[in-house]
Amino acid sequence: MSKRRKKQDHKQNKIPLELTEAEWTIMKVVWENGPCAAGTVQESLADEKDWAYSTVKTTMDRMAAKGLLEISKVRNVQLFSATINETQARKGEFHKMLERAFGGALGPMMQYLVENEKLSDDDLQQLRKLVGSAK
Amino acid sequence: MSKRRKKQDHKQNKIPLELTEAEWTIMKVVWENGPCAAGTVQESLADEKDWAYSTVKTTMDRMAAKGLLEISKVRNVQLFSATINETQARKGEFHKMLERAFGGALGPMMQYLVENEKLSDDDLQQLRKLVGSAK
DNA sequence: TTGAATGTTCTACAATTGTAGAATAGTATT
DNA sequence: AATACTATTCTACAATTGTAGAACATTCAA
Repeated sequence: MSKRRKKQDHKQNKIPLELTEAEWTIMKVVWENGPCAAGTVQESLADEKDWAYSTVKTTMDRMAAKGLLEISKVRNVQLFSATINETQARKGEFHKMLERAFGGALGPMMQYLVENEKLSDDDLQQLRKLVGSAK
Repeated sequence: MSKRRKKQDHKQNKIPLELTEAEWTIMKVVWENGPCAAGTVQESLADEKDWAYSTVKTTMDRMAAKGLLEISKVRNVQLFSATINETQARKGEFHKMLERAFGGALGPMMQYLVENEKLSDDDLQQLRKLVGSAK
């Protein structure tokens, strides 16, 4: 029965935890600037990205359609806020990588890390500390 | 002067170290089965992926165009072989993730790892070992 | 009230990715 | 030689992503 849908689906449809490049860029600004307008985001990114206002707006609208952003309207302005936090987004990104490149296994991944990512002494130091303390 | 190009560009043009989902799937088979034909790849993936021969072939042709695969012809059959190894591909995938989700810094990444990826005791064990021994 | 400003909606378009059918060509078999 | 296979080349198409112009609406200051 329930046909017509697509726009308002977010409500309780699973939100994709994988952001595209542009989405990451925008999301970071939204995380920092709480609920904010598309114009604000565009301005914040001004020196970093040479994006037209409509580019930012279109992308944000799409993100809202996916459920990644939520819109609250104040007068004629829409304020966007994130529906997922940075840790969740990181998790999504991390797992996609883990899945694709390491068959989802942490072991091979860690091995790769230590063997191929020339970790600085500091990195190792920190890692030892983290690993040692982690319960 | 040198205009016309596009196909044979690979030669010394940088190969993208980021594979798409389908590319990873195919690449894995190619890494395992040395130089192999598209048909072989399609068959190898048969139970895993319900891909038509042409789907596999098209994707592989595109990969060759990108320089990810190399073609050697034997009679009327093309044998594909990888131009990058798994470690290189992993590196690409890992870095894309690191860049996007952790601003390229290993520190935050490792912290995330230990704090949010419920590592099993074995994982920690292994990690300690790796970290301890790594010169 | 009339414009600037500022925002929102619509529409568009190229590149990439996932998928695959159709037309051909080369090879092997009867 | 005629046919059956097998592989290659072409063409196509929808969805996603990156980008952005154009048209329309709202608001605020002069």
